[in-house]
Amino acid sequence: MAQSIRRAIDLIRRSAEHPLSLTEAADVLGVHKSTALRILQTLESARFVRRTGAGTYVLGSGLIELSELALGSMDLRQFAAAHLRALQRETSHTVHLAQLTGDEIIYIDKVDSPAFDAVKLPSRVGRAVSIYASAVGKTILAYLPSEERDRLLSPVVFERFTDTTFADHESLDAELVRIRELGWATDNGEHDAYVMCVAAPIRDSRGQVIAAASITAIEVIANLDQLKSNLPRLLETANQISCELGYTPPSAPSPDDPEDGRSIDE
Amino acid sequence: MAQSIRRAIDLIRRSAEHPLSLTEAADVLGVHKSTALRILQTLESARFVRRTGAGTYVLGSGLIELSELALGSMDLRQFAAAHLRALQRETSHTVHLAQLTGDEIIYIDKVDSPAFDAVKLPSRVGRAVSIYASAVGKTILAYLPSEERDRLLSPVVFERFTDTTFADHESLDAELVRIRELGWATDNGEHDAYVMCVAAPIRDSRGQVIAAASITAIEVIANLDQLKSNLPRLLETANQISCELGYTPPSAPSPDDPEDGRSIDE
DNA sequence: GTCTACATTGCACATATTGCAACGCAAGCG
DNA sequence: CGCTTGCGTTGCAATATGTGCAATGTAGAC
Repeated sequence: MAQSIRRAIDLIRRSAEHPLSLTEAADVLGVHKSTALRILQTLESARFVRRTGAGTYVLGSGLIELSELALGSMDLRQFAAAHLRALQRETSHTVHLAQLTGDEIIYIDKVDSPAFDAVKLPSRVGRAVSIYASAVGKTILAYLPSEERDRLLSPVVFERFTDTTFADHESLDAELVRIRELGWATDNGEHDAYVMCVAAPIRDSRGQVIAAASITAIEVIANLDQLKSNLPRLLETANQISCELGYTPPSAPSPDDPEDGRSIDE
Repeated sequence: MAQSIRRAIDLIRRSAEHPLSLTEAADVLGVHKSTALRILQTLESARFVRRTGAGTYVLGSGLIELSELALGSMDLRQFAAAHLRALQRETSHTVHLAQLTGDEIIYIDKVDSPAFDAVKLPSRVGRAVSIYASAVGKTILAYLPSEERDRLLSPVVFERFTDTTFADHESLDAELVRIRELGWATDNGEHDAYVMCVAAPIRDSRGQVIAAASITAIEVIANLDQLKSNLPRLLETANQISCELGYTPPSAPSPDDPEDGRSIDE
């Protein structure tokens, strides 16, 4: 389709994985060294890659800047960061923040458990997450205006990843109703049998759900019931983030200070 | 040099800034629409850009993933994140984390003050920072082995950004000695006259300084003396992060541990 | 000193990329 | 309704663009 661009992309990918010498770059592309050189020089001029002192090429700062530009414009991430990290510390589970962007739901932050870094989850910031087979996906879906929801689901071909996947419109719709009633969602190994999640919605100033925060654990660490014990803390965190975005919770029970509806217990 | 790759990069850049229609893309490149289309399709296949429902192109998750891969491999960032956010909350100033990468010093994290978001600082994650006209730059420089320091400074052409810039080897060397004596650095508007910083070094398990954390404010918010009042908290934070990286403080006035005979003068 | 191994430059060739023109498709409007 | 307008898409021929080769430059090993 566009050969040289493909090659450039390939080199970017490789250089992100490990430092790349020119000869190595030429080899992986199957081209002459001079060709690889010119591609790398072009990428370097945009700081997409950077030359190390050793003459190898590694991912450059230009790319990082760009993605920060894209992610950073989502102020949500800034506002949420500290809360998510506190939540991680207190629950000791991995915490995710996902947002609806265009027509997919993307992880925009992830806080790993520093202790259990042996078991890294496959999720990654920037990656899209299943819209119907994840706690965050279902949470956002549940609170979307129905026409939006239909738009997102229309191109979806349901796939039954595991026994618990909601793999058709009917059962998914029922699940979404349940989520709206509870105010939170779970993922009972619906995408990967051994991965459990609970998620809660995050609202913007208009009250619209635009994102979701989740706590994740693999089954050997905690089962779903154990995860649910963190629900009050998760919901509190999600509320705090919503408040920072300008959300005013609907009519606090105590009507004297609507500003500070951060509630329940702390 | 490599025309089509340049064009592709240009489109990536633009799409990061705001959604791009095909016609718009063709216009900014000054090429035919079909050409722009093919470039965008190629980028889309690598998920460097993504088509929105409206048919416009925006930055895709592939790029974000890549940069996260690069940033994430710096475990430092993960370890530091929570501490930096706590520091930000307590001082209410903007907090930066910068790391020596290759031969430049790059911001790898930034915590904005949510309150004063009116005054956004020009710094950005992924962007290189002046090596001699910034608190973090000077901090890292100060503790670098001298041959490394020379290597980094050799290509530098000094530029006097403001009245306070250390714009020659002599005065910079004196400043670095001062920094080593104090254990922290300041930036008294040395790059931008109205931007003040204090910075502290972060050490890895071998005791080597690999990064620096800083607190920043613009002059109208706080002058340098006011910033300095946060020094104890900043130094504490830097130490905490160092500890998470496996650093064992030389602690003890007990002089029996020859392992850490560095610092002071080298 | 010569020898490798590697990066880099200049140039002729041909391939991949380009622009064009025609087409499809939807929206706007008399 | 049917015309127009604006947009994205496809096929194809021309050539500008990117390519490989061979020669040169550079650094380190022996």
